Amino acid sequence: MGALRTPREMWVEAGLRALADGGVDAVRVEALAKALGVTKGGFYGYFADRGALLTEMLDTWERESVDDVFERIEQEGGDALDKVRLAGQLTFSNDRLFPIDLAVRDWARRDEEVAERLRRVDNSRMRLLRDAISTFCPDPDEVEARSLLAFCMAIGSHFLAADHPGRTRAQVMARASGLLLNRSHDDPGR
Amino acid sequence: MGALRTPREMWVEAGLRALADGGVDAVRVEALAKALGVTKGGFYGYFADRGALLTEMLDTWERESVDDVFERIEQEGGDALDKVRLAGQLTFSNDRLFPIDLAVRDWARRDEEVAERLRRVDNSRMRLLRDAISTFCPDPDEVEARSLLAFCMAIGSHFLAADHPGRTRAQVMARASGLLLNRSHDDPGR
DNA sequence: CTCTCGTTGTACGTTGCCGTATAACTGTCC
DNA sequence: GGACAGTTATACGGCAACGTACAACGAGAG
Repeated sequence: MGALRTPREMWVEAGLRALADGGVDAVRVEALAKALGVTKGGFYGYFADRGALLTEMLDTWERESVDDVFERIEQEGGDALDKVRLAGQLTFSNDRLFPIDLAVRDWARRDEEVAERLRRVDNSRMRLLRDAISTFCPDPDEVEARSLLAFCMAIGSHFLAADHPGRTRAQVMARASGLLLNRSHDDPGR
Repeated sequence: MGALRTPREMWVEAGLRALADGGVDAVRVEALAKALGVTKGGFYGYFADRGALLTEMLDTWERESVDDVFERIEQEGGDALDKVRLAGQLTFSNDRLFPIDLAVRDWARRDEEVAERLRRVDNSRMRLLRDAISTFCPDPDEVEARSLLAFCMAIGSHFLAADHPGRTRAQVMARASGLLLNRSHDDPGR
């Protein structure tokens, strides 16, 4: 048997890296090969075509973003708020996963199959947020609104280019998190 | 003198349309020509190359997104809150401008020059938000946090795929806006 | 009507990429 | 060490796009 020199996972990994910092259109077989220091010769032994690589990339992203994170969360334990915080940290402060996440979001705007996957992932995350916020916020409509705001901030802040004179983005976000995840936050709007 | 058949602006317009629904990589000279029902023959009479079109596209986007909107706002008058609302409506409910906005955001993640333009645009918009929220919120740090949340929601909600069982996204967003832009919102976090 | 000059169509060379075919290589097993 | 089987390099044809060159066209001036 011949040796397995640059196995399947390497292509997926290189693909995800290219996706993360160039978008879907940057995931090109020959470019990945060059990045791996080989030619595309071996690629078509593992994958039927470029599309097969893309779905495999999405598979691993979905698994790592949902299954792995939720598994980790269950292990750690803690209350609902601890869980969101850990989940948020695991997915939004992950230098590997988060750039992929952002690229997938843009991709999803143009590909219905990707949008469907993203919907599954985001729904899982929203469930976590709702559970946490429900622990101190009795109004289900407000729970939903706060969850949306929290999620939008996590994502949107990376698409926002504005400055915050005298502050860092992290400081402003910390304050915003406080507004959203704090029991004492009052809502006389209803 | 020969007639001017498909003028400069038509190429820019077609380019922005392609950008809006396919991203930068979809802005291809030959594709635009086909969309305009001509060949690329005339293109290079107006533009040095594809890059020249791209910067011209950004120019018109920036002008329409900032100058035109602010001009309109000043005309209408009203207090700071009226102005944000109008600005928000003009830029985020604009079927022409908003898809371009989203595409530019993704583009900016990979092109420093684009990022710089987006920074200018977003800073202008943030100023409006701050002014409005300052009218009822005394704490500058909280003003900044609420402005960030509002802006992130406007952008982020279009990158979010989650569902809201029993509600529409619009309903949840309306509630969230209420939380952010309401004087009565209390913040005991400080 | 005809000349003119800006605009446009067509053709070309080049590049980068896809997917296929096939030959060269390289561990592993006997 | 030699045969085998999996892996990789190389070469190929096809396509789409860029940018250039030039010829054809057509509205307006005279």
